[in-house]
Amino acid sequence: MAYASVRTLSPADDGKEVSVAGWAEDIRNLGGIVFVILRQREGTLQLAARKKENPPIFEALAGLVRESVIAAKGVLKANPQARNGWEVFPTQVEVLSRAEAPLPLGVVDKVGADLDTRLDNRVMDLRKPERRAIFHVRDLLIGGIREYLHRHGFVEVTTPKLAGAGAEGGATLFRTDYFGKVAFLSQSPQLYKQMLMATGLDRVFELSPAFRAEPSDTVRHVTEFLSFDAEVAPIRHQEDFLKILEGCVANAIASVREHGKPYLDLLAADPKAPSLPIPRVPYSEALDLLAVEGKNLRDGDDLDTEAEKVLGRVMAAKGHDLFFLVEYPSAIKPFYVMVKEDDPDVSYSFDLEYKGDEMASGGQREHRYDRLVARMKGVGLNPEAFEFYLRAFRYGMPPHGGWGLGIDRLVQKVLDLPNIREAILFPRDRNRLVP
RNA sequence: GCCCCGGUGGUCUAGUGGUCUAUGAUCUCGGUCUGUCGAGCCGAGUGCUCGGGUUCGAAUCCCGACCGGGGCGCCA
Repeated sequence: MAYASVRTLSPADDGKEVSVAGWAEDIRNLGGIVFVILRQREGTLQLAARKKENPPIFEALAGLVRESVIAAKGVLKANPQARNGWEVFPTQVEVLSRAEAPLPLGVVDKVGADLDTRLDNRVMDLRKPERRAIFHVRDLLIGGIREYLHRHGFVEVTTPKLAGAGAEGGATLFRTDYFGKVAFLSQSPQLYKQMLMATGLDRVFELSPAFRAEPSDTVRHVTEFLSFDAEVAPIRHQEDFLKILEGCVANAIASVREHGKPYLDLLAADPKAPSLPIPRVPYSEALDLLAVEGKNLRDGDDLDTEAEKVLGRVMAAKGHDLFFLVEYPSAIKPFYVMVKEDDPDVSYSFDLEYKGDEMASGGQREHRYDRLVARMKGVGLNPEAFEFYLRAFRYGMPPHGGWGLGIDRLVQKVLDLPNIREAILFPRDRNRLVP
């Protein structure tokens, strides 16, 4: 007999013989009767045994160690006193995997635990439904992104995560040995997805890990994160794909709102659906908005954390959790960005801000070979080291653009999680490499 | 990497020089209890991050290391 899920059983199954398996979450021995709360993926159910009616089963249940995995076969009885309105009186109980005691981290203990302790014991931590709910929401967000892009003619691709050269400079790369040569862990699929724009595979997206050896130590940085990158060609201007990005994010949040109700309830979260179009705020206008709030930045400066938060509050007050910051200064953007024809200090680039945090950044790329090489030299990069990349621009490269978006941050912000690590199963940071 | 704060049983916490044979909870074990669902009641068990130093005496003060929390920088 296959093991039944708590979801498929009901009081209507009264009198039926069932087989169930799960974790023994709690054992309540009242002397003459014992109750065991059995936890499964989709919920909990109750096993019960009376000492007078079945002494061996009573002893078997009463003697269980919490969090052991057990299987029980018995008769389902409808009972309004029991959770779900029914319970199982076993005739057979088998311990499939005995848990050690004490637990390194209680699943239903009445005391909390620090995030660090929880991550050290992530398996135990993830036994809590509210922790797993985060990853169901994450799954829904990613599903919403995939679904939207497929509907708009995109192809999902994967590009190398081991590379012989860095993508953009600036961010630090993890170095590794590659049969005696130096190799790097990919910090971004940027160069590869751009190269694809010269192939006809020119509406692509990728969901893959990115690695940054930056010694960042904050609630929104990790060294390995899931990057959602997309690139589109041919385009006339940035607006051609900003529409796609906002549609994508809206669809992802809609997907969570539509299919993730139980998870959102468990997490006491209720993410707002953005109203489209998401506002485009030019950098210069952002400086003005900040000045009104008493936060003065010099023209050309990148927004610091405080400015980002203040701007986030200003826009939230206008009803916008999400907004695009467009027309960034060229100087604080990577070499591959396209600069404005009539004002080279300003670039065709953007950041997507969500609740005071940078969610995505992107822009139109420089597709003209000579200008691209000139910009590379301008930021101190050696074009010869990027020959594999530049070659794609010499034989017909359409105008293109795209973005990179941090999935972990998206999950964090959608659910208002205090730390990005909550949104990652086994996060990697400056100090954590295990588990 | 920088600034501030911290590290006490498996877990979470009280304790700022002697009154600490270290508080409480949770947990574990034993007992009790025939409807629990944060089960109750009784009893027991488990601990001052590591290394140096100050002092008659250190969980408590000082130095270092490691680790953690918050913030900044950097970015997704």
